[in-house]
Amino acid sequence: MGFDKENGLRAALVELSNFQIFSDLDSSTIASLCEGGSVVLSSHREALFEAGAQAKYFGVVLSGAYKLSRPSPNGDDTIIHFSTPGDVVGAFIMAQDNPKFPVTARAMGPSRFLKIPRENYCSRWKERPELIIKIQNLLSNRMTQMHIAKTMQRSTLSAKVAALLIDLVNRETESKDEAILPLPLTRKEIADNLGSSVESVIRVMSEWSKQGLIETNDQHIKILKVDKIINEIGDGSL
Amino acid sequence: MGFDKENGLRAALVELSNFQIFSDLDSSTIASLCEGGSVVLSSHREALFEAGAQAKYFGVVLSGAYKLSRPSPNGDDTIIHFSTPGDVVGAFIMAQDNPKFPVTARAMGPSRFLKIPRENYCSRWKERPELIIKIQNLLSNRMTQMHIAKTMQRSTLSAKVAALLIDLVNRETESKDEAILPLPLTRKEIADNLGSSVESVIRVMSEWSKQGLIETNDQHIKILKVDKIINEIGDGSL
DNA sequence: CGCTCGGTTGATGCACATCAAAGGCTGTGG
DNA sequence: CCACAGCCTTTGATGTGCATCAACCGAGCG
Repeated sequence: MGFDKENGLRAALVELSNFQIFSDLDSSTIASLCEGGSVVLSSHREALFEAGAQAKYFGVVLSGAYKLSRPSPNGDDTIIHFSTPGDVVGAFIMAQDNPKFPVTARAMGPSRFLKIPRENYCSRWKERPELIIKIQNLLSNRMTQMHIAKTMQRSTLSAKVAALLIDLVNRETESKDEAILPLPLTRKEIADNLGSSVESVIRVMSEWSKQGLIETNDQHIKILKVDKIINEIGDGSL
Repeated sequence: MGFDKENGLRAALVELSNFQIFSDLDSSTIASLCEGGSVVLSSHREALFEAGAQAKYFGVVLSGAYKLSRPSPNGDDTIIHFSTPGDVVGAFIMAQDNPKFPVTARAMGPSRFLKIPRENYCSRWKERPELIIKIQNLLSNRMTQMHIAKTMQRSTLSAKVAALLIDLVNRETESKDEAILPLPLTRKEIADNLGSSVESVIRVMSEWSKQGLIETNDQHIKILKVDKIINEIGDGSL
C-alpha cells in the first residue's frame, strides 16, 4: 500500500505536466505544490467524497471521470458537473474557513484522483498569484458553461441532450465528423444532469440511433454525425 | 459632468467600506485600488454594458440593481443573475487575455455603478492575495447558488419562484415574518430568470396574493408570510 | 390621447413526466 | 454453476404542468 501509494504519486506528478494548469511549471515546483498528496483509486460508482463532508483536500482528476452531484428534493441526485482528466476539483472552496464539499463526487468507471492537502492551497498555492489566477480562470469558464446551460432551459430536450454531448466531446478533440465521448455515460446520468427523466432521454437518443447519428456500445457513446447533432441544438429556437 | 463624476467617485469610495469585500481595508488602500475609476448613473432599463463587448473594466454595484442576462436562442433574454449593491461584477473575467463580457447588464430602476479599470485588477488587485481570495470566495458562493438553482430544475414552478424570492430577501435581512424585496422586479423578469413564462408566474403569484402571503405595489414585492413562502419551496418534493 | 408597459384571465395544446412491464447484462453468493 | 438482485435500456399507455395564443385593463408618459 505504502509502496503503491508512493509509486502512484510519482507517476501522477509526471502526468500533471500534461494538464493546462501545470503546463508551464517545472517538475520540482509541481512536486512542491503537491507535497503530501496521494493518489486515490476509485472503482465504478464509488464515492470519492460526500456532500457536506469537511473538505480537507482538493485535487485533480488523473484518469477516468467523476460525476459531481447534489441531493435533489425529490430523492435522486442532480448531477452538476462531469469531471474529466485534468479537471481541478474543490480548489475554489479551499480558501473558505472550514470548507465543506458542496457536492458528492462519484466515479464513473475506474478512476484515479490526486488528493492534495488543503494546507498546500493555503500556503504554497496562495502565494503564487499566477496559479490562483489560473484557478480563477478555470472557475470562470465553468461559470460561463453554467450560464450557457441556463440559457438553454427553455429549449427542447433534444437540444439540451445535443448540447451536453457536444460539450463533452469538445473537451477532448476538435470538431471532426465523428467523436467518442471520453467517459462512460448512462441515459440516467444524462437525465440527472439535464433535470429530465430517463425515458425521455432514451426516446430522444434512440431516434438518433435509428437515424445513424450516434451509436452506443457498452456505455460508450459515439457521435457519428457531429454536425447533425450540432444542428439539433439550434432546433429549439427555430 | 466632470464635477459630478469626481464628486460621485469620492462619495462612492466611502460607500465601498460598507461592503464586505472592502470591509477590512483602510480608505487610502481603497482609493488606490479604485484609482481611475468613475461612477456611472444608469436609468431604468439602460444597459451598462452589452454581452460580447470588450471588458475594459469591472466594478461594484453601489445602489439600485442590475440584471445580468444572455440572449436566448428563442429571442428574449435569459436572466442569469440579479446584482444588488455590494456585488462585484466582472472581476473574474479580468484575468483573461482580452476579456469580453459574457452577459449584458441592464439597470432595474435608477442605479449607480463604480467602474474600475481593468489595469487596476491586473496590477494592484492581483498583487494582493487576500483580495483575490475574497473574489474567489464571492465567485464560489455564486457558483453554489447556481448549483442550488440547478438542483431545483425538476421542482414545480411555485417552488422555484418561492426559492428566488427567498434568495433575494436573504441578501438584505435576516429571516423575519415580513420582508421587502430589495429591488423592483417584474413578473417577466422572474419568468426570464426561471426559464418560464410570464403568465405562469402570474398565476402562481396572484394565488399567493389572494392568500395574503405576498403583496405588490409599484414593482415592489413584499413578502408577508416568509415561513409560508419557504414552505412552498419544499412542495415540489412531497 | 395614443402609446408602451406591466399585470391578469381564460381556452387550448403539447412536451414531457409518470406509471407499468419486460428483457439483457453483470456481479455475487449459496 | 445456477439463482437472484441490481442496473441499464426499452416501449407503450396515460396524465399533467405549463407554454402558447388571444384578449383586455389600468397606469404612466410624451
